[in-house]
Amino acid sequence: MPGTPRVKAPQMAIRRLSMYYRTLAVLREQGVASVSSEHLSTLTGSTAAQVRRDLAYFGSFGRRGVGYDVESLQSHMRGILGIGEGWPMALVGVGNLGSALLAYDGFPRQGFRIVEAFDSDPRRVGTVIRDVVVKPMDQVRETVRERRIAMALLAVPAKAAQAVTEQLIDAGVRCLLNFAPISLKVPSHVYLASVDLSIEVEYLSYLLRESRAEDSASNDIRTDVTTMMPL
Amino acid sequence: MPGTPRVKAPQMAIRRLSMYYRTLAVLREQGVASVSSEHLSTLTGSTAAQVRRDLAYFGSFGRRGVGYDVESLQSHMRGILGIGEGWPMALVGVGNLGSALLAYDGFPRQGFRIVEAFDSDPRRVGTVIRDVVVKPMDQVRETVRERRIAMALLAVPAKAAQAVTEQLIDAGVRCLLNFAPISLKVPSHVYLASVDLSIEVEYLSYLLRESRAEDSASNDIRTDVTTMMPL
DNA sequence: AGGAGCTTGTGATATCTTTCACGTGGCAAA
DNA sequence: TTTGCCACGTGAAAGATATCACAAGCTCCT
Ligand SMILES: NC(=O)c1ccc[n+]([C@@H]2O[C@H](COP(=O)([O-])OP(=O)(O)OC[C@H]3O[C@@H](n4cnc5c(N)ncnc54)[C@H](O)[C@@H]3O)[C@@H](O)[C@H]2O)c1
Ligand SMILES: NC(=O)c1ccc[n+]([C@@H]2O[C@H](COP(=O)([O-])OP(=O)(O)OC[C@H]3O[C@@H](n4cnc5c(N)ncnc54)[C@H](O)[C@@H]3O)[C@@H](O)[C@H]2O)c1
Repeated sequence: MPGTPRVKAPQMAIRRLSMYYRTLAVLREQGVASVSSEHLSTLTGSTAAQVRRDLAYFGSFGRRGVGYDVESLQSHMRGILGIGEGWPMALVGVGNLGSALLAYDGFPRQGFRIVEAFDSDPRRVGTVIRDVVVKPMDQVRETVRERRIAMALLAVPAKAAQAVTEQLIDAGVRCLLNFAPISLKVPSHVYLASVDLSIEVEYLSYLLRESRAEDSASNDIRTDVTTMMPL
Repeated sequence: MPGTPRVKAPQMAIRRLSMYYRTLAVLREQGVASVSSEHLSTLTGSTAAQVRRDLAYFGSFGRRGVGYDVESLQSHMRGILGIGEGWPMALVGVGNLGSALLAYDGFPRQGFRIVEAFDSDPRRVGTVIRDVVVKPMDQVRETVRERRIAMALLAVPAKAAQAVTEQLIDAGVRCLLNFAPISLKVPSHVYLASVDLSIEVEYLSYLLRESRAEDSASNDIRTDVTTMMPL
């Protein structure tokens, strides 16, 4: 590794790394050998300075006056993000969303595979989707331990989410990706990310609302919208 | 209107409002009439100061020495977020994920309904899911305009996403929630949010990797990480 | 070899966000 | 009414993140 991180990388920087990685994969397919921070930034909707800073958190991967070697940079990103190590994942809750996740080919393409699926509904248990047999919940503990599964996807109803989370953590899971619209409590050695559609939709709704309020600001009594910035 | 915003609310503050809103709904169901910032913060995994500041971006909704009236605060949040106005939404791409989204009862419960669905595959067109008939793509423009649909969910393959986005914007859509793993380009009057599972999973993978690499002192007090990519 | 032209990596700076800490207003009980 | 406690709202401080701007390093051309 060319360099060592001096300071902790911001969360968002790490997330942007994923974008860079994916963009690099596309560039490589297109036969592009070298890319500048400027170029990468336009492709990912970032800025050149941001790209350079983000990468600099992890080392110096480029060559001055030249840019970044696509293949080598992609390989570094892969290493940092842990892509391609074939992390096995477990899925709990094989309903509408869970079934879609099982069928999703984006995971295997990035080197993450759902290798086990669980559901509490006896009618779901035993069904097979994409070579994965749905197992009953009482096999979570044994299966997760045996296969050393560190990552789990949670697609159960919000009411069941906290209890299932605790089962999974007890079984040894270290990372959880939660889809239920609820704020899960996990111990500090467990990493949690959430995909919450309500938040996304309501955020858009807020922006839309606000933009319309501003449009009609001429008629509005509200005069202080644009007023002050601190200092 | 108890107050007017002095400064622009941070994106994350707005997203946290969604959490507060949902928590308030639960409290109300439980018959709780009043809540303090301290209480709300423990329920949402935030801090008391954060809760107060977030709310203060939009006005003063509480009573000193008492706390916030659950019903009234929820109602304010609803207004700010535009919940319950029955925003009609369009869905494009009725595949694995799109079908799950159509069946998702979380949207209607928050006052957002998918009222139209489109797909380019003739075999999908005409099928009915939850009272919604899947229409062909050449009806996007007319339908979206006629029904004044401002918000759309994008569940098509990444390759098709940019083109479909442009069709939707042309038809008058102002807000897009994208599920394809790609960085979409939209004009500045259009709002875009993305749910990108690769980013989530790779972020978790990074954290796991890092925690193992420097298995020594990592005192991360993580509670919850909810997605956000700025446009 | 030297210079022109380019792009990185990074101090310094600006901006944004969170946290602290306390004045203020409010309630209840004596 | 007065006393004591409580919890909000908010300036100010601290902390985190993004942007600027430029020295340093690389390639190519003459
Ligand atoms: N459907 C969507 O598009 C969508 C989108 C975003 C979020 N979500 C969220 O994802 C979760 C699942 O949604 P869905 O639409 O697939 O619901 P669903 O009802 O179709 O599926 C839930 C599945 O979880 C199983 N389950 C219930 N309790 C369980 C338990 N204690 N242990 C194990 N399995 C259990 C059920 O048997 C069912 O198969 C919900 O929290 C929902 O809010 C769904
Ligand atoms: N399946 C999942 O769980 C999942 C999870 C996260 C993200 N995604 C993303 O969501 C998108 C859809 O995934 P999926 O699994 O549902 O795929 P899918 O192939 O099952 O569905 C895609 C649908 O889009 C339609 N389509 C293709 N091109 C179109 C076009 N130009 N216009 C309109 N419709 C078109 C197809 O006919 C198909 O019905 C993909 O970008 C995928 O990466 C999927």
